[in-house]
Amino acid sequence: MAKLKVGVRKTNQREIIYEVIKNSKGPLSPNELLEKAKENNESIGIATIYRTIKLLIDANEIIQVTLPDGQTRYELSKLDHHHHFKCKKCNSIFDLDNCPLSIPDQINVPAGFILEGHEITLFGVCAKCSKTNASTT
Amino acid sequence: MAKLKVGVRKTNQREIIYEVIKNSKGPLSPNELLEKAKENNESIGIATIYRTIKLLIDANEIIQVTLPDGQTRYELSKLDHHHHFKCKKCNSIFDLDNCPLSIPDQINVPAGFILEGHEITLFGVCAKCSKTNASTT
DNA sequence: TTCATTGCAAAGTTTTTGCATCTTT
DNA sequence: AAAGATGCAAAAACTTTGCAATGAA
Repeated sequence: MAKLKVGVRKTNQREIIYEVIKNSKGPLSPNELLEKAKENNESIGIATIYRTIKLLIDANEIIQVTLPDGQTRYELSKLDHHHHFKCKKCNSIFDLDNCPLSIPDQINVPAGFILEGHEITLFGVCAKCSKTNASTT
Repeated sequence: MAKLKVGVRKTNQREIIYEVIKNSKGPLSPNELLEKAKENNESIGIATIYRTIKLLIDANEIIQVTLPDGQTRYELSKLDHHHHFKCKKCNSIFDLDNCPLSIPDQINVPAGFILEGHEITLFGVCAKCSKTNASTT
């Protein structure tokens, strides 16, 4: 699993939580993490989820991703630079594997501002939902 | 102030809250709204802030803006399409008045996905902070 | 006067923390 | 055996809701 600081122990719960994040196709909320982690260890508690999230963020293994829906989610930090797509119908989040922004060429920031990074979220309807509801309106 | 539905009353509190949002240079959190609103009416309560936020969102006067820091903020909905800049040092949010993305030309979404909108947050250091801490590290 | 709105306090939610017990090293 | 990690339950932080009093129309 992830590399942790010295003195930090490798536990069953931490392995599970890390694997769940690693195998997910998009960022997960604490509750989603809990549910998926429970599939492997029924007794795992929400406090451990939150504590492990902090630990993994500290170790630079995962990052927090907050989309405009207000939900905080987490994903591996080592993924290539990418952004997210949120489907308005099924609310799923999809990772997109290309970044349309070349920084800083395309973005003008006010004088004196130092640009260091960016985050983009796209909204729309995913393939599955656009197929299903072709003429529902 | 904002146009409200029939039966909805114009009150001092609502006027104040709307003005605070209108006069802000960037989106505000519920607490920031409360503090600024109290400058005009000391007795205003947090419940009124939340209820008025809902009301104004319903009336399409304001929108919710959630940046990657996880904080939910609100701003006028009628502003030109724009994005936000968050200063890592002072944590202030600044509105940027240009949008670097032409949709959908520069963005490729998977086949079958329908792109409807986007949201961008830039991170860095604002002019004031970059001046102040020129050699602090 | 009528009825929407307000402030307060209670109730939900979500996240964090204390502590006794358990697990890793 | 020692020290870190866990689960539970309590606490804290953030939002929502019920209700009696207030204020707009």
